[in-house]
Amino acid sequence: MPELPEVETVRRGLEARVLGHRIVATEVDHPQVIVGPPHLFQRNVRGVIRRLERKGKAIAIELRSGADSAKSARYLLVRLGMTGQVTVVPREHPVEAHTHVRLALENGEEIRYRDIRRFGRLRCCTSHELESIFSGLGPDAPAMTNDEFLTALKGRRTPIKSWLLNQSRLAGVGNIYADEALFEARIHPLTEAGRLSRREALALHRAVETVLRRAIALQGTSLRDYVDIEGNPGRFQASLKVYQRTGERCRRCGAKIRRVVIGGRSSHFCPRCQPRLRRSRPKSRAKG
DNA sequence: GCAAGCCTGACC
DNA sequence: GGTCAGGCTTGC
Repeated sequence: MPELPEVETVRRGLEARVLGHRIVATEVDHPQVIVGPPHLFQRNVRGVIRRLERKGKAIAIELRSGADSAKSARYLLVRLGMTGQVTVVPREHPVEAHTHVRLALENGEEIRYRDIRRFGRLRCCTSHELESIFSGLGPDAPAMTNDEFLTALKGRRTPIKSWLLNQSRLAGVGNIYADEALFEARIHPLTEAGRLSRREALALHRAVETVLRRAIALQGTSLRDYVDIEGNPGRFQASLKVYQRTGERCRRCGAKIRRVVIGGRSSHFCPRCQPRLRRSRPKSRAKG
């Protein structure tokens, strides 16, 4: 599943392969993955690739055509959803099934978007629209200070697992890295977000940063579909401690990894390393 | 039938 | 405003 490390790997790959190249033609084979009218998308996704940004799990490709002033730069926003893949291949390369969009470059190569489940979306937008979309996302965890992280948790009554998946306060964490970070910080996934102690919250912030950094270093996690722009899988799956290891032994203590559903998402944790702490509610009197 | 990210709409 | 359920999609 593409989360921040996978998306950052794709962004870096594109930066190395297509930065400065010109998109000369756009072909949409499956309009469902395009936001807005496909003919506008086809008309507007043209020009030289000037920059590749990322926020959370979204990639923004800045395009500039000759007539554009700096003000009217366009952006191709890519969200990979669950099974989205972006690859760069020679145009004559056989087109794999589930390839929905092809962006032809002037050098004879193509940027291809392939997405088996079609949960991902491509969208052409103005800088204004991009700003508005990005402003709905919280900062990436590594871009947050400890104080910002603590403030974002304050008063939140949702389970910490669900809080980590909510992109509006903290962007880029999905199901895999949420479970891995909670294990790393030794926090039970059902703990109420706003009730984490200061120490736990800081441990979690550090754990999120550490897990994401390690995963980026290994080009992400490939369980089923994820590949980078060269078509290569990531290598972080060998480092997973709890995600999809239900019933297997905890690598730290040997207890059996458990799975619970939180907010409709499966959550994997070690019951011994991540005990559910009983916390007294503030201001509530002990009962006799 | 289940898994996933993200959007929408319902509810308090 | 927060929170949650539902729907999209398809390979296993």
